[in-house]
Amino acid sequence: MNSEFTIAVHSLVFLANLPDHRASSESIAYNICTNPARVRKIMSTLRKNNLVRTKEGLGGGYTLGCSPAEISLGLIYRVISTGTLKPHWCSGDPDADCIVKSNIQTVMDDIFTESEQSVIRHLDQMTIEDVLKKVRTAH
Amino acid sequence: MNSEFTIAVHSLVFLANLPDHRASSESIAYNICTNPARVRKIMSTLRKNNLVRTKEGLGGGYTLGCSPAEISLGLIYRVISTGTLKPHWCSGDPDADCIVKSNIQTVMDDIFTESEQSVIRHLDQMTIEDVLKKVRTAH
DNA sequence: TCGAACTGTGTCACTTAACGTTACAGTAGA
DNA sequence: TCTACTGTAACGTTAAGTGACACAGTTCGA
Repeated sequence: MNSEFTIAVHSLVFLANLPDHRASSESIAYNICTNPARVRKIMSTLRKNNLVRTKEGLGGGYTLGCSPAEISLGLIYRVISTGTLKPHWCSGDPDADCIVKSNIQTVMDDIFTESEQSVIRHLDQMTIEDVLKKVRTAH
Repeated sequence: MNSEFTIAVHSLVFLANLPDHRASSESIAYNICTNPARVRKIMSTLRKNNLVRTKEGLGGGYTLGCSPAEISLGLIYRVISTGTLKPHWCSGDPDADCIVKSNIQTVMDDIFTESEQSVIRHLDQMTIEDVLKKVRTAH
């Protein structure tokens, strides 16, 4: 899976944990241990899906688009990571004569898509609020 | 996910499709479109888990360790790919003061482990025989 | 209206993981 | 003892992931 999913979840949990739910890309990046440009790129995608609100200019930054209890990890996955379960490398060759060699790609594609669906169904049961609770109670 | 999973499944389906269920690493690699050394490395792991039998020397090669109906994709995943769902990159820093920054790694680890379990449960419901059937009926 | 503090986005460089290639020791049958 | 295999390690190459930088656009306050 994509590490952008990690960054998206971490960013949202970080915002949820702040009293005013507001932060700049620089402070988020510092908390995540990455660079601001990468955070901005991912937050930009989240904004297009209404998971965060962004404000440019002086005093701008990022705020949560809705309550932490309303943001499921499944939604974040769908927005950020759809298709990343499947490995980049493919076996076989669609133009070959052997049915295994020629058809395996289609079949494996289905398997990866279905597997991804089962991950999403699992992630749908967890929200940013749940993750924040776990972070707060982690030993 | 690991592309070694693809190679393992493809190899087993390829063997299952052969009348005598026997092939060399070279012919398997040709069907998969990769190199024999890579196939041998993965088959070696499968052998240690009794999914295939191997025979060295003249006339040697690989045969199925049991019936295609007995080999679930979940088992293959467990043997070949456990831990590969989690991205290599980690956010946060266990030594930091902020609870989000310091605890997120543990929490995300759990999330990835649980997600992997849900994938395995899904893959457990499918066997090499099922995959072979799909390959044979794919349009 | 100017400057400071932001986001949005593209590009390029660097690092690391994935994959391929080669080599060679070990094994088994003809 | 020769040939055809597997087992495994080492090394080179390619592709993906990540970081760094640059700069245009936006917003607000002085």
